[in-house]
Amino acid sequence: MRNCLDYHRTMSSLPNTATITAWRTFLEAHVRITERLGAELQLERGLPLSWYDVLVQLQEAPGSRLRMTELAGAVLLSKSGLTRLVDRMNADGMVERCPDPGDRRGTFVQLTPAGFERLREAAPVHLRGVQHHFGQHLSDVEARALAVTLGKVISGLAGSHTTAAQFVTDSA
Amino acid sequence: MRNCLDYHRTMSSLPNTATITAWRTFLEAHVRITERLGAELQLERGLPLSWYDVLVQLQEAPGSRLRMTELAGAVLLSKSGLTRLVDRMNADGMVERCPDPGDRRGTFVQLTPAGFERLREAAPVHLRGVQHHFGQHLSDVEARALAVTLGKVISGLAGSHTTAAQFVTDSA
DNA sequence: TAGCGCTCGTTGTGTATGCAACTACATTAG
DNA sequence: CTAATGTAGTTGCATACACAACGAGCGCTA
Repeated sequence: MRNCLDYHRTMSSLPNTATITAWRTFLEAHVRITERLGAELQLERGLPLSWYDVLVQLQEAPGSRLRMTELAGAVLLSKSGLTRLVDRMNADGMVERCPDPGDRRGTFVQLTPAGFERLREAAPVHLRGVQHHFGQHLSDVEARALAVTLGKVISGLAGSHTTAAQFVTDSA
Repeated sequence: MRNCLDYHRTMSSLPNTATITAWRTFLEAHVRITERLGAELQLERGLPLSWYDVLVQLQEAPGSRLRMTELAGAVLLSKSGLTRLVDRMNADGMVERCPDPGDRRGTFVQLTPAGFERLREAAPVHLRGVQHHFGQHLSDVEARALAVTLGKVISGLAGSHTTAAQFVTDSA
């Protein structure tokens, strides 16, 4: 099942110039956009991007609440990272920790009214930034294509812990 | 000069669904790929991605050396961040600090033979990862298109410190 | 129902990073 | 030439994050 693709894999095992350029541009774009969006949100609404991300994920969730692990996955953070982030946001009244009656190990993170209000104020600023700094440069078709392409990238990474080295060994 | 575009700007001030999806996918793809590439490089060559980045930038520079500020810009790090990174890499023998005879404030960071050798060992692993996890999913045309698109995004951000809020105010 | 392995979330610890203040040097204005 | 202003790099400090170890609770197995 693997060998049928060996030829193609061997031929494509190293990136060409276009790929490397795309990769470097991707990295720079990520840094530039996130630092800009983060700075704008911090300056205009006093809200870190990581907090905003938590608020959005909670607001979208049924009941405006998520388990710690789910939330950590949604905001792309480690468990311990999320524990501390929720600590801070809780101290600021944006979220609350509620025990899960169905699983006494678990904790729900619940969006508070204050958190919802904060999100309502911040969302226009952030969305405008996303459009101005990112969406502005993409046609609708391009945006969809980008999502599809990067979605494939993500799927290719999901689950499998196969390393590139293993991949090469497999092909050899 | 600004008003001629107001109508268009007003119409495009908030991102549509495709843009938001693309943005979220972009963020997730960045996290997933970099964590994978970093893990592979660390596991197989004991080299952090940030070190690799420094080695590449130096190797590409004339004389295999760059000034601190230039290098900081190239690897997308703050001045202080680079100071510490170079400290560590210097302690490990990958790079050396050399005073700039032409400007006694300045310091060149010079790639050492050991650093070059380390890069030579690591590059195949990293490039294979870039291809396997990223390039694999892009045709040549897509890769070029992605670079162009994200290049526009970067250009749109460069220099100008105009915030989205100012942008909206301008348009109103 | 007792035991074992797994999962959930937190905590201790180490590390990488940015910002602001600083020193040393360079450059420009007068 | 001197004073003022600007720039290069480092340092102190605060912060945000990951990893590993942990305690508590779940659920399967016998």
